[in-house]
Parts: sequence; C-alpha cells; structure tokens
Amino acid sequence: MRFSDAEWIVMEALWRGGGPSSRERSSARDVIERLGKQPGWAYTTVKTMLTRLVEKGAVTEERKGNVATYRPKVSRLAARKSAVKSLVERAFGGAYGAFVHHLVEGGPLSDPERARLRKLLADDAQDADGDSK
Amino acid sequence: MRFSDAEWIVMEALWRGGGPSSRERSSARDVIERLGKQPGWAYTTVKTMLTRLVEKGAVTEERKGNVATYRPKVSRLAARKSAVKSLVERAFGGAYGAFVHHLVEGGPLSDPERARLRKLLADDAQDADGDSK
DNA sequence: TACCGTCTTCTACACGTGTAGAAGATCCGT
DNA sequence: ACGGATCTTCTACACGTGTAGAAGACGGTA
Repeated sequence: MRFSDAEWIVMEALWRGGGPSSRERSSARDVIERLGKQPGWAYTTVKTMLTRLVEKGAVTEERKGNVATYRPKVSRLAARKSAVKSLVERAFGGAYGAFVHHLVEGGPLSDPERARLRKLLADDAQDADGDSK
Repeated sequence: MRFSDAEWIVMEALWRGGGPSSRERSSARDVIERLGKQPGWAYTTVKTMLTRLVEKGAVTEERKGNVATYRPKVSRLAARKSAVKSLVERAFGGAYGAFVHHLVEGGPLSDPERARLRKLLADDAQDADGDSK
C-alpha cells in the first residue's frame, strides 16, 4: 500500500479520528475540518481523495442516509512500516543494513535525535542481547 | 530532489559508475549494461529517464561526438538524505523522534538489524556522549 | 410543499511516471 | 562513398496524482 503525499494527509486526518477512539468514522466534512486551513482544499478535493482511498482498499466507506463516513482500514503503523520498507527498497537497494548505517553515520539526524535513538536502543538492549559490552 | 522508482534505479547505475572512481561519465549504453536484465528496459526507456533526470538537474550531460555521457550531479548521500527527510515528513509528520521511535519499536527491523543498529550506535557513542551508562 | 444548504457523483485537466516505437543523424568499416 | 550498427530526438499513450467545477439528489425548515 503506497500513499501519495495528499493521501498521507487525508489518512492522517482519518487516523486522528474524531474522538478519543481512533475507530471513529469520519465524514468528508469532518476530515476537512480536522485538516484546518493547512492544505486549503476544496470539499470535492477531499472527497476525491477519500473515494480513491476507498478504491485502493485503504479506507472503508459506509452511508448513513446520504452521507458517507469513512474509516481507515490500514493502520498508521502498517502504513508507516510499508513506507519505510518502500524507502529502503528504493533508496538503499533493500539493504536495511545500509539504511541503518546511513541513519547513524551521514544521516539527517541531529545529535539529540541520534542520542535519543541510542538511548532507545540501549533500553531495548536490556533484554535479549548479550552484546552491550 | 525527489526521484521516482525508475529514476532511483537509473541513478544507482550512474552512481555505481563504470570504473573505480564514481566520477566516471556513463553513456546510456553503459547504464543499460550495468543494469543487466533486471528491469529489462528498452534503450529509449533509459534514454528518456536520463533526459528527464538532466531536466530536473540531477544529472549533467555532455557530448563526445554524437554520444551523450552522463554523470550524477546529486550524490547518493544527498539523495538518500533527501529521501529520508521526505519520508519523515510524509509519514511521520516531520517528527524525527517519532520516526526513530518507530524504527526501534514497531519498526520493520529484524532482530539482527536492530542489534546492528544498536552496535553501530554503541560504537558511535564512544565519542561525544556521556550517556552510555 | 417549495426551497436552501449540503452531500454526492461525474467529469475534467495538467503534470509526473513508466514505457517505448518511429524516424532521422552519425560513425566506422569495406 | 555506401551500408549497417548505433545513437539521438520526437512523439505517444496509459495510468497516477493534485485539484476542483458542474450538476444532480436529498433532507429539513418555513
């Protein structure tokens, strides 16, 4: 499942959901309001995006009366996984090793981010690893 | 600088260069040969890609006689940085923190890759970090 | 019931991408 | 100088993406 830039934006609005539960269904109107003035899209633009997302199976559509509501069928996590995988394939020849190396070495991470990554890994390393010298 | 899937493939062939120095210029023919039968593209397909890459400023073109040779103007590192940045923007709302968190937690890294990442960071941590407990 | 606001569907268009054929330009060997 | 191999440019076309207008359908209020 690949999303275009605009599709990511719409999916994000759906994932944010309306209420506390991200299982909420959202109408096109909801999505637009949730987006605010950021993209400044016309109503029909959002509607088109939603329709296309339904077509590609990323979102489910239901009707209440003559109003359609939408809910993501693909989780944010799954979408992100897929996006990262896609990136690694395109830009790193599928080599996660090269990807990881890039992030740690020449990557665009700032020092704080690198430190954060390091810290997270350090925490993570406490279980299931006998390498942490 | 955004590259499409096919453009990544061509750029990769250019970056691989012909010889030991990656400053080599490559002809369209070189590129095709270097690609092998993987994509199975027609000569003109590659030529079109190269022309488009020149148009978008990612590659320089020069002529020797009636043969054009190409050389990447954008480095692999720069392209990768840009690709990662783009991914983080699209899929993580620009938050590198969320990105890093994703990689370490729910990310698509296998245990060996995670371990490798950890190791690289550990090595990296030897300088400029007073956090490594 | 007539109407307005809102929602939906249909249609459109320009640009990017993947893919390549047709035809003209050029070079090397005979 | 001629011909075949090769290179170049031009053109094309289908599908995806960003963006949205036009017009029809519907539901609630006066």
